[in-house]
Amino acid sequence: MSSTATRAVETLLAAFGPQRWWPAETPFEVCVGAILTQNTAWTNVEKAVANLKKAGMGDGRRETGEAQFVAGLGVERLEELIRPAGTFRVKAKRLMRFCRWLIEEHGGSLDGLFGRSAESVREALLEVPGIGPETADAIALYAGGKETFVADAYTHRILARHGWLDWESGYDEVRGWWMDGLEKDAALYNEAHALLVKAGKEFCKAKAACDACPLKPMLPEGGPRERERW
DNA sequence: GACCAGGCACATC
DNA sequence: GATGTGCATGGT
Repeated sequence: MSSTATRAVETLLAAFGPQRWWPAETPFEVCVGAILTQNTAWTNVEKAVANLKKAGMGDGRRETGEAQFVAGLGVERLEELIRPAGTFRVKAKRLMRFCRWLIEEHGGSLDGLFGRSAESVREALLEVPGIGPETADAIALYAGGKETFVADAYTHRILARHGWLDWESGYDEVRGWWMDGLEKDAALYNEAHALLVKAGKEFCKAKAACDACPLKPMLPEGGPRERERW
């Protein structure tokens, strides 16, 4: 008997097809995007990443060069370049701290960071100020291919609407629910998260939109469990 | 013109 | 430890 989590992901995969996240050219670019997308629409992040690449960050430098390059820009120049992503002062500082940390602790190489267990990678990332649970999981999964789940607001909302978990549940509970229910497989976690974001964006906006969601047959009696504000 | 979008750190109670 | 607030932009 497959789990609810597995059936939900299979349903979304059948409906939408593979999403092939994360949209980035290098693992380092994933890290940058993960930090820049905090509380920000992805379209704004794309502009900021494009600016960074135009300035010289990118495939040519690949890992060891990329962190050094960004760190070498200095906070003020970094602020200019990432401005379109919003909260640029905060994010420039966070990005800079991440790069410096990567250089000091891992010689600027992500390979050095990722050569250990998923939990260990996650814990290391969480030590860096500016990187919280969601950003840490996004980096570990999408840049490092580590087996961890990105439990963002969409994944939580879908669980709560279906009555599979409480609205009051915290980040770790949401993450645990998905990881307990799905096969332990980074490629699956990757695809599952991307599919849930797509479903959440398209179908969780309003009750009318919910009717068209592929997951609708999995809703409890009486429809989605709604909550004020969210 | 308000509200939101793929959070986090910090202050305050 | 729960709750509130600042960060700041571009799209709707």
